Amino acid sequence: MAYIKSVDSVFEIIAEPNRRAILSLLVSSQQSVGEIERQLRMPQPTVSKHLRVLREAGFVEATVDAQRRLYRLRPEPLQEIDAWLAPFRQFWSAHVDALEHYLDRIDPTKEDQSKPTKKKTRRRRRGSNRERDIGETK
Amino acid sequence: MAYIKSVDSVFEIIAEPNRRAILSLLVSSQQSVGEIERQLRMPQPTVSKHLRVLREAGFVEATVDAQRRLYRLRPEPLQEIDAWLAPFRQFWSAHVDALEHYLDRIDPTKEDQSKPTKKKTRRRRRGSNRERDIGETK
DNA sequence: GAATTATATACCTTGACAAGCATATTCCAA
DNA sequence: TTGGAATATGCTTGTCAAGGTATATAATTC
Repeated sequence: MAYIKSVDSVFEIIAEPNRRAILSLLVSSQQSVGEIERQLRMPQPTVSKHLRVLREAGFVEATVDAQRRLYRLRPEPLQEIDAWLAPFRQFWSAHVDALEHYLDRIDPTKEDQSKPTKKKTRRRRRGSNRERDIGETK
Repeated sequence: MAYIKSVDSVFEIIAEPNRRAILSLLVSSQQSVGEIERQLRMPQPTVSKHLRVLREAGFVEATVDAQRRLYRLRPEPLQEIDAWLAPFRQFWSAHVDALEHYLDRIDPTKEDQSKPTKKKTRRRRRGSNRERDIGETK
């Protein structure tokens, strides 16, 4: 009775820190709920709930052993994440090379630079070169 | 003035579908807010807000060009995700091999595989061997 | 069968966050 | 300087998910 919505994407699943912890724990070997509970020091209902989410999303599967449930990883959802990452990998290998090329289109003092003699007159498209960096607003 | 909390992990950032869309869009090349807005068909404030989150998390950086902001990817946070995934990759390469070994510890009627002469004899604390699979409750 | 262990689930409360809408800000052009 | 384009931000609201606590279910042992 937990239909109507579940969770759309694998990304929402691994957004939760406790769930990531559980997954990491299961990499080495399968574990019972109690074992997870003890190693991660989290309340049993919390563990069970997260396991349920992980199970319904296909990240883990369980085996019944008496009163125990042995949970283990399933590869597919994680592979899905890996696949999403693929295009970006291409990007960041190219990025090191591209960096120098960017640098001379951008003010080299970057990161914090005092605006360089504020000139105006360019427009985007065509000759533009007046591109300043925006700092993190953190 | 948007400190005190930001977001802890890169995973929470990419949990949001629109943000993933923006990132994917930026893989090919940098884009202005308006371009993103049009291509993804989302309201401008929505785009700006997501860009802000992405920027503060280091996923993107921006360059000012007149009234435009040109956003482009930064590799680090995505690499962080990639790094988290690493241990699991090892797991799923091993998984294909391990599969057959698992199959005879588990009830063979499940899923569909041709069970290889179901043998038993493993345990887990005392005599029990009754390990059943748990179905998705979806 | 009673007590105990292991796990799941129900209910409730609270906090986070995304969207919508309006508005502020900045830069440009005429 | 007025208007318009591009982008950012403030405020409000609804939704959803996570945690806490209690309890249900199931298997085990005595």
